[in-house]
Amino acid sequence: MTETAQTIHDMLQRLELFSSCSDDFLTKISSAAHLTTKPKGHMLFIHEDQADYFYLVKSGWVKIFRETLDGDQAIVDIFTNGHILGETSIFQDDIYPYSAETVEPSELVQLPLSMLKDEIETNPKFAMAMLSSMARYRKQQDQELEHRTLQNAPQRIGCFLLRLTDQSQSGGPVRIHLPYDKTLVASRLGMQPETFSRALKKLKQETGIEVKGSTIETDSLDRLVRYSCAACTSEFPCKDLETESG
Amino acid sequence: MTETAQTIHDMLQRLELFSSCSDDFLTKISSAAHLTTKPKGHMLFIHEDQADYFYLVKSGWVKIFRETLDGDQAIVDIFTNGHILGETSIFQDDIYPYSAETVEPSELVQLPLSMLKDEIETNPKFAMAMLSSMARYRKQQDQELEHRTLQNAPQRIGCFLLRLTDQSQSGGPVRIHLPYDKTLVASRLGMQPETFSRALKKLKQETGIEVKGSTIETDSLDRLVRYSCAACTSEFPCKDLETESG
DNA sequence: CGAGGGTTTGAAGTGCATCAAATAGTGTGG
DNA sequence: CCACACTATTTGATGCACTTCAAACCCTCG
Repeated sequence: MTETAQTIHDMLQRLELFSSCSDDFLTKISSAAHLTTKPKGHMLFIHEDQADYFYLVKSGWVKIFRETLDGDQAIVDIFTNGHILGETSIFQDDIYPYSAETVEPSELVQLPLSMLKDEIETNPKFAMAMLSSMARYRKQQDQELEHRTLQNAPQRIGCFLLRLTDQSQSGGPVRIHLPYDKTLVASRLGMQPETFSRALKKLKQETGIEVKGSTIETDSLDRLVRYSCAACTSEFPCKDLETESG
Repeated sequence: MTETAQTIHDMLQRLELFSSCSDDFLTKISSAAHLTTKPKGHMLFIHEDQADYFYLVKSGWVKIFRETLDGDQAIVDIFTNGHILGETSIFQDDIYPYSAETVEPSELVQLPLSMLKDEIETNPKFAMAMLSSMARYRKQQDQELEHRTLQNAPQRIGCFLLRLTDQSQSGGPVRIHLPYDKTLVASRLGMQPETFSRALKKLKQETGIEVKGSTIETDSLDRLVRYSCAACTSEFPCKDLETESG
């Protein structure tokens, strides 16, 4: 096994999704994989293209989105370390259900869908893991839709910030760093950059957070939680929605 | 096998999701099932309750939703004939991820989740069918989110109407009947009843549809398609998103 | 007929989008 | 290290879409 293949093997092994896979399988798929570095703005694949590969993000950020004929974009999600994308095309006649583009310089692993398909069909435990992962993602998307319906712009930002924190350590001061530029955060939350800017200011007034560039600080998350989670159907530590696959 | 069990068996057999299941399995789960008739407004289960059963709708309509502490509801989806619901709780620690309530008098089949879980674990083909079903539903939800972002109220109504039509027969006059009351359609589309009423009027002006109570008629779908699908990332016959499971 | 829900209409307010312009930040070459 | 170019972000002004509150209307059904 080459050194790169070994690296990929180790990465996959650390993912919960692949925890039920044999070492044999991981070795085989790692050998067929490619690890590449892509600059910001690189298109991984395009909506409705023939799908032969899925991707694992090693570092950086990748947005998945669809667009209308006149160029309007709807951002579906934005992924980083340890997330996989494009794998659902297996169940969609091998057609990518969205486009994917790097939004930061990123390291990506390209993996063949055919082997994934094989593994699902032959390893029931893996199929189950895949189902769990899909169900979790689905719940997350349900919640996204709910947020668009019930929360206003400042609340959506607050909720987004909360999901960036390590929610295990409650109480005490917290520093949050926005992972990509504000324009992108805005579209991720379904609002215009101008709205984002104003909404963040409002959130600052309402909850006493400190905003310096892309760093946000607060003495305690309490006020943020009270303000943001008021219009949500989930209780605060809503972190159990974490997913690996997309 | 009792007569009821036979009826249920036949219903399940007609669902694509169960097409890879043995007759044995269908017989077994049918015998453990209950067919009931519920009036409008009956709660099937509540968000975060312990989940032991999933449901198949035989007739009528069931809404699935979540609500905030102050009673604000977010409708996740509304299901009818041949749709199943509550089955994803298998992958969510046997906790229902939403509440479910009949919105019309409905015939429902209650089925044990334990047997479904068994079947997934022992029948790879069924696991695959389940995955396909989840992927399809997921794509549908993605599109829902997109619609909320890119389409305005009249367009969302137009799109909803189009999905109620038999899109195989293009051209020619069409009659569409709203399946449940307008207030519910409104919340299904994420708008207020008043907005729905006004938006429908606007849609009438823009596309020349005829509205009589809950019946809508038009000489041809062309104008409706042109108007509604303008702000969408999918081409018109977008019916391939049909799902059985929820 | 009268009660009560569903639906429509009107008037007023709010939130977000849009357009335009100013400002802050970042990286470049000199 | 500075000036410039270019992009990201903020701010202001205005408009539109949707919501909210209130009231009328319309059905259906007892």
